[in-house]
Amino acid sequence: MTVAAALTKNQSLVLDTLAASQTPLSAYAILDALRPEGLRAPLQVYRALEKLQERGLVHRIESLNAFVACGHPHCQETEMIAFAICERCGTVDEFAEEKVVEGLSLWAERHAFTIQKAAIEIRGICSDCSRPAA
Amino acid sequence: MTVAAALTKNQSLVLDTLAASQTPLSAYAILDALRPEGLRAPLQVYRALEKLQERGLVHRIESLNAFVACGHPHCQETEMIAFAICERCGTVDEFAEEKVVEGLSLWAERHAFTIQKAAIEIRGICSDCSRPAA
DNA sequence: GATTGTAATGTAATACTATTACATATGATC
DNA sequence: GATCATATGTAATAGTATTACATTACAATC
Ligand SMILES: [Zn+2]
Ligand SMILES: [Zn+2]
Ligand SMILES: [Zn+2]
Ligand SMILES: [Zn+2]
Repeated sequence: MTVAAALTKNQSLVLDTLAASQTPLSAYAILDALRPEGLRAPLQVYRALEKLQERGLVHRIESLNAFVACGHPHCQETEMIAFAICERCGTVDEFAEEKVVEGLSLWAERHAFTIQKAAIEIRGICSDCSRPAA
Repeated sequence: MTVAAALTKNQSLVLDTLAASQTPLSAYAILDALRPEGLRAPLQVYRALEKLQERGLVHRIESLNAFVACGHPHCQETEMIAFAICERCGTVDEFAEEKVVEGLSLWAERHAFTIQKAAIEIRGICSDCSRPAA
């Protein structure tokens, strides 16, 4: 039984930056946030992001070209995670909905399509933002 | 009762290019294809794409930064269309799966999230490409 | 048919996102 | 300490999208 290797310095920096953010960050936003720590080139960020995604610690939001720290407790239990993105405040909610997974799996089965990964992203207004102003 | 305005020259050029393609095309690929017709700048393509998307004649594939002509007969009947993208041959299948829509709507309802649009994209291997070589 | 308002177009410049290529360093294993 | 794999550093470049401004086309109105 192997133990997961520790995160490297750059990986930790990137993950911490994402975890501290309320909203998704672009690779370049991460880079700018980490310039004080000595990062200088986009590739340093992209490489860290790649490793973090492989471990499931970070997700890419395709419709934003941006990244978020994993915020779902059971993320490893399903391959198909969905994201709800608020257009107003930018927050992202990560969730797994069995019915969605079933629906996509069903279609795939019927059409002999082998799913490798999925991007499921809904955009709209979150509950906080649709509440009448206090 | 208003009649939908006819497509403009650039819009027609872009739509025809997409319709003739077996796979999604990037905006710049479209531009290159249309240089012989006189197009010169990215914006000419992006503007046409924007109008075509408003009409539902073209969809953007978020995970590819590319565009496809609408290939779904009932596309107007639901707001939530899904795409199956083959990693091998690049073809895109557009489909609506009721269970997926229900699942996402259900989550949205429970969390008071107002859905404005959705991007549902599965990546994998299509039936043609997974068949043993003939 | 001149005037006006709107939508579409043309062009240039710039901003944003991501990858390729190559050099160097670090740390474990033998 | 030689070797190998992984992580880093840096520069250059490729790919995607938008801002800003000038011009043209065209229908509606006067
Ligand atoms: Zn997650
Ligand atoms: Zn919100
Ligand atoms: Zn469609
Ligand atoms: Zn295929």
